[in-house]
Amino acid sequence: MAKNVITPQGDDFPRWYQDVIQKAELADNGPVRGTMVIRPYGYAIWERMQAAMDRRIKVAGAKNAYFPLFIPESYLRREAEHVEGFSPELAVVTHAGGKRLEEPAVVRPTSETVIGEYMAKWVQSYRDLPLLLNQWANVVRWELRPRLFLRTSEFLWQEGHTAHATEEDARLYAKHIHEEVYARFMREELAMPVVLGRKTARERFAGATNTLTCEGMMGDGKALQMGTSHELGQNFARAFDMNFLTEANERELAWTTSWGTSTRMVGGLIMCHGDDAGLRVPPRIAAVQVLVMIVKDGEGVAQAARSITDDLLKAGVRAELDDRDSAFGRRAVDAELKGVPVRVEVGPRDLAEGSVTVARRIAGGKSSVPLGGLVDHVTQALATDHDALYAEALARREDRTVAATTIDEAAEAATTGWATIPWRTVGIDGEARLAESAITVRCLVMPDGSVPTAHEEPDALAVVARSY
RNA sequence: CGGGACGUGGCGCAGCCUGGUAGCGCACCGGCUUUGGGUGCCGGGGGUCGCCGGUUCGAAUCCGGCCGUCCCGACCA
Repeated sequence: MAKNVITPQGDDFPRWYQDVIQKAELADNGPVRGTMVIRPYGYAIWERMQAAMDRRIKVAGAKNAYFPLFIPESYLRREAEHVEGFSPELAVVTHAGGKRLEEPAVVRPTSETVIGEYMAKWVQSYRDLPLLLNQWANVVRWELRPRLFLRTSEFLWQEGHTAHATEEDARLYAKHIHEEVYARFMREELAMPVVLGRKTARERFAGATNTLTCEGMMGDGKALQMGTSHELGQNFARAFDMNFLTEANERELAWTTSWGTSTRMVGGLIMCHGDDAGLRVPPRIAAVQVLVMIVKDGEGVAQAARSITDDLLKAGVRAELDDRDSAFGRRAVDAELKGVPVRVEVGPRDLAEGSVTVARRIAGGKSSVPLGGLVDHVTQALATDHDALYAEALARREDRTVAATTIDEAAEAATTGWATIPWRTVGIDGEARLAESAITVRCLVMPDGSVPTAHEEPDALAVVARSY
């Protein structure tokens, strides 16, 4: 295994994170503070996330559209809480085409406002509802402390925006996205056992009446918000005059939702599954699931490697042939850093016995596999690896989550992991007190693990942690 | 924006204290050698020492200002 190639997690976790990003060729810092260049290998991971999410979003009934990057500054001001929440981090264009603009254009930090304006035009009748839209876009938020993938000035994301005839319908849709699109994607594709919960008023999205979240635990015990789904009540509908006529010919304001997931998920993936040898990419999201490598050249080895790769590709496995002309050890270390789940090592010795060596990045270890059974073996390995990653992440979360009964106990637990504590023990005051030590209430959950359906659930538990 | 650390070839660093015109490891290029876990040897290319100003015969080195990066917070997907 690779030694001394990257900083061990235990020595310095943030440094480890940056080393992985560099050595696995995921991203680079951009030239302007806080910006990010996503390199091909990192982008390939994002593209697969996008494709999987896009499929699920479409199944949920939303259609893709595209709205402009520039938003009139006045739009942002129409929703008081929204503008208050986003003002500090806006990038504003004041000059263009060589002259001062009459109205400054804000580079979108999120698109509720423009989309609200247009939805208001399109929605006239209850028959136009629900209106379910999604867009894939870049957004800009001038964050104070950027970190590659986790918080960059510009990031890529998906933002869904919907309008409904009733509060109930909007609520159910936000919940559906949260549970059936986001959580299932994270569990089934990213192998991340996210906790689903409801944000406290303090942590809620600016302008929302309710925010649902998916929280993941990273390798250092900190939490990462992987995606959120908001009920916006009638706040934006009111601000943009989005009204419609009901069946009874009465004018009513629509109820809206918005929901988003971003390139931050790539950072979450790294910190959830990575280890001291580098990245470990869950098989279903891996752009390269199997790397076929020539371990030592010889009679017929290259042809065998090529045909093994082709067989895997034909069987629907995302395989790639590594025919680079560098030492085997180096290529093996590269594959480990990049977290390719399975390596098939082909050499004269194995071929003489009609077999190849299969090296597993996730479970670890190597085994000799007869050529005839390779495709089945690999397919099986990939399925097992997904489950193993999920189980490992879940075990860590459970090990590092303490059931606390006092705020001090919870704060103590949050230095190495998470704590759950009855929300009535914490309350708004306790939440503020924890915040002084950089500990936040990540979300509220019910004792049975379900998501609270109201803000004043007397039995709700607060999940508290440090977070990214 | 506060507190701390740091800016020297692509990456990681030494040199700075005690000024004299830049060096090491890795990476890169060429050759031979090796390819079953970062091969070995030989040769080679690449840096206005973050920027601006000051002191000095002379500044990577001393002084001032600015900019940037990283870590810990505040803000946040």
